[in-house]
Amino acid sequence: MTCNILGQAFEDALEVLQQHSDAEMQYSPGYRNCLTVINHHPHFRASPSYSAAPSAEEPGYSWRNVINSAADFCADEAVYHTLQNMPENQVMHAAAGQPKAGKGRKKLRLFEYLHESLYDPAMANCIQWVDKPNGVFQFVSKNKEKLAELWGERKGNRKIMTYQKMARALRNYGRTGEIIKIRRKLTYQFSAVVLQRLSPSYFLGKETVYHPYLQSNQEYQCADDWINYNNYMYNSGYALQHANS
DNA sequence: TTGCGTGGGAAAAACA
DNA sequence: GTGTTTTTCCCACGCA
Repeated sequence: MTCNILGQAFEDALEVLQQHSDAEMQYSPGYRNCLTVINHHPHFRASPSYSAAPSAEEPGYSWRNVINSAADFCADEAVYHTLQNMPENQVMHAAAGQPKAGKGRKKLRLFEYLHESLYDPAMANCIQWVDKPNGVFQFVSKNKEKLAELWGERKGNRKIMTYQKMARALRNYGRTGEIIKIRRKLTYQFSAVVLQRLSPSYFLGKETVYHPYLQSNQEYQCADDWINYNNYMYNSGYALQHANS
């Protein structure tokens, strides 16, 4: 059951992968479904295949790699049959026995999780873009606690994560400038550097724009490019979404 | 007054 | 052991 969902999502995503660029993929329903499945199945993230996928902070990272790694995982017969023969609740239980995020792979950071959630249609009732080109997002008051709880679950925290605690972590990002607080209720903004780091490795025909560890004097070197890129992404998404509606 | 959101200090925990 | 990051607890403030 679980893997049937995974399999269908991957098939859809792979189909899009063969036909579109990374930038287009990001807005495709198939890719989004795949991302949603990945987000809500922690056992999948904990799999060796998934761990083998480069993190967003490593050179060579691309959305294609994520999908391909996901497909590799689903193609693993042993895992496939184990999951197929296991009730959903046991699947989730088994996942709890997996190493926590951070073991065996780069630790997932809060801003990465939030960025992921912003592209996850299933999380649209918890967190939304306000000004996507500029990386401004807002928590939905009614469901912000839900998002916090999911973050806590993902990290395998001992206690239930609350919005208050998550917001405290977000305020710490203010010191490093990765995320800043906007003077508006429940609203924050990704820094240009973070947005660039988390964006797909596609930019107007360039194979790779991702620079994992920019020198401090290089950080805003491509500010104009970055704005153009985000406008491009925004418009691509808009066009694709409407093409699919 | 109350509830909500925000802000920050400080210590502990988890991990690389 | 050390540094970084996040979590946890707590208190205070402003606003509607």
